[in-house]
Amino acid sequence: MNEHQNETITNKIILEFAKTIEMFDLTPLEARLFAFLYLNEKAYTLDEMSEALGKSKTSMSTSVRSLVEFNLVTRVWKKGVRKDLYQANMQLFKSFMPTYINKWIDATNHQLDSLEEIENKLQQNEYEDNEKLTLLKKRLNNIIDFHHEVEQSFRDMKED
Amino acid sequence: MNEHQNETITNKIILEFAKTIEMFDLTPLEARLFAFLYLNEKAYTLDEMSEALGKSKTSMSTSVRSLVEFNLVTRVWKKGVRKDLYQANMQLFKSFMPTYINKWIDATNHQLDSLEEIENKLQQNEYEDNEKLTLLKKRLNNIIDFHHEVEQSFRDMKED
DNA sequence: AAATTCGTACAGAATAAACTGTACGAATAA
DNA sequence: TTATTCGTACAGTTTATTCTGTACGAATTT
Repeated sequence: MNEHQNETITNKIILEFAKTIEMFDLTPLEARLFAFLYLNEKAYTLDEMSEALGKSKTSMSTSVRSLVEFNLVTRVWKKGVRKDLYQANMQLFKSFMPTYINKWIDATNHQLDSLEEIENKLQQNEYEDNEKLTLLKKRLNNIIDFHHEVEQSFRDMKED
Repeated sequence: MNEHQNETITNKIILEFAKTIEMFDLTPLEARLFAFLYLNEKAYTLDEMSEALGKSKTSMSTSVRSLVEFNLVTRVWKKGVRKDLYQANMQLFKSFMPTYINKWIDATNHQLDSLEEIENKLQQNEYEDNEKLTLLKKRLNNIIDFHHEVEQSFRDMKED
């Protein structure tokens, strides 16, 4: 396999893999960058990534920072190398799934707070009761239940 | 509770609920529209929705169509009413979660097809073997495994 | 200490997504 | 049959997101 063939196939894989990564709420560039780092395994500088992906250094800086925040990429040191080096975490499932699941759990929790605050207001007999109010309360409770169910689903997913 | 108070609170709930709905990959308007339909329970025409949300009728037409495709909203008939009527499905969890999970399963499956096609090409000794190729094959297998794991996670989620 | 090189903040340009108004075929009403 | 009214296709506008180039403080090298 020559250099050219290798690169062609590698690019195909990157392209496909990146599509999957995007489903975890990463931007297209972040996804492509991670796929690139993952496939090549070794640590890259911002300039090298910029060169390899044909995107600006600024883009690399912001994208790689996101990837570090998501725990998908780690900054590494090599003696003698001045520039920052970044390298993909190689345990894909552990990197992606737990973070994604937690994101859902956190988000639903936060939403629950907001909704329960509204619910409390409704409970404090500030308002004259009538049919509309009763129905509204019921709907709100259903929505809150829904959030609990969603949260629980993702919590269960976490177990396995 | 007077009309004004009711509407204020309803709007707050819609606002919060819509945020959650967006997490299921609906656009902001689709999310807001569903939340509106859900809270009011009854069936609405495009013109009524347009009026209620302050958006164009065209937007309502496309948004509501998406919602129908996602099985979140149903078109209903009422004798004597000429215009199309749409109404939210009221079982939230059943409407949202299975569709979402299936979306993940379908997508990972589709990705698996693409990746396995590439894998097959690599297996057909078209290429002279070398260290790089071996490593690339290994990475590709890891990526494929990752897709299997993700798919399985969502399949498990479906069970409960 | 001066000069170079690093990473990133920030403002603006390019691209993508969301939304609207017009127009038109199909269905209903007159 | 003619006149309205319906839903939506489509083109263009508005808004949001993504990306780039310039600039600058901090760190390293000369």
